Amino acid sequence: MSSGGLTIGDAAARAGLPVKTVRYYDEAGLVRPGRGANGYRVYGETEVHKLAFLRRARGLGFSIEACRALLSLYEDHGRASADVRRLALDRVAQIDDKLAELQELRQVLVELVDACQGDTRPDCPILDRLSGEEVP
Amino acid sequence: MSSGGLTIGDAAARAGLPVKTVRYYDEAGLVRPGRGANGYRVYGETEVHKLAFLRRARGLGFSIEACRALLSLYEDHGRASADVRRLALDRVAQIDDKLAELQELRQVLVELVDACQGDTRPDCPILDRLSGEEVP
DNA sequence: CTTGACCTTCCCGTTACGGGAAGCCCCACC
DNA sequence: GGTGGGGCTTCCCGTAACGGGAAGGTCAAG
Repeated sequence: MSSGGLTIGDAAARAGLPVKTVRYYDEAGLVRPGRGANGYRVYGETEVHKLAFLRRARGLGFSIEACRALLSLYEDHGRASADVRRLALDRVAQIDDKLAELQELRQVLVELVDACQGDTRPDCPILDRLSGEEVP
Repeated sequence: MSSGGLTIGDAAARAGLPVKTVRYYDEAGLVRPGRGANGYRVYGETEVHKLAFLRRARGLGFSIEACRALLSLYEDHGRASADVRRLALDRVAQIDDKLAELQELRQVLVELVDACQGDTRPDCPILDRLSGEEVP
């Protein structure tokens, strides 16, 4: 009777992750498989679920450390949903910071692009700006 | 009479960059200073201008490779402004991709956060989603 | 018995630097 | 003439989250 143990390749396939990533998560202590007599990693259903959980969390941009926290809340059936919510809100705040930064950069770049003729002549407000000329 | 050569510390200060960064730009072949008899890097006005140029270009999020291209256009007085403009447009496109990605993630996260009570109870739509439950 | 597809560990590369060690160099001060 | 404290040099490690690839063990099929 098979114990349901999967090799890393099968586990990775079921979780939808590259084998390298699964190995990395092991090394990082996120999902620790057992080991067979031959030294192979052995993944059970629980581990496969955790791997898939990690795939989705990473897909939302949570860092490995945030994933570690999420995973431990996932396994803690006595958790407070507030703790999970806080992690998600932190991630939203991170995203908002990045969005603001990128929007600002985009604004500046678009203005420069619009000011540039973009023809065969060398005159270029973009380079002028990068070389520090005042553009009042 | 001083030849106007600056040590890396002074050049970095004038360009508004950390010394480590200036050294990195040397190693990367972006701004190559001369060398004094004692082996010290020697920066002239031209090099300092290039360093400041790089600071501004990096500030707009151009990669080192894009900076290399910008710098070579900056020095090529026979350039076509269209080439500069194209680099800037590429950067805008990059930013737009990132913005779209982040806005999508933000959307999903906010929906999950809104659906979560965030109290002391363990029930959490966020974890449900991460663990793969259907949420129709 | 031998493929060939797995698996293992280990090491390097990615981006754009920052931190820190070990060892010269130089200027000021006593 | 020392000596101290900067500043300079190179070199190596660490960052985040893996990917690529080498060298070698294992296993089921033919």
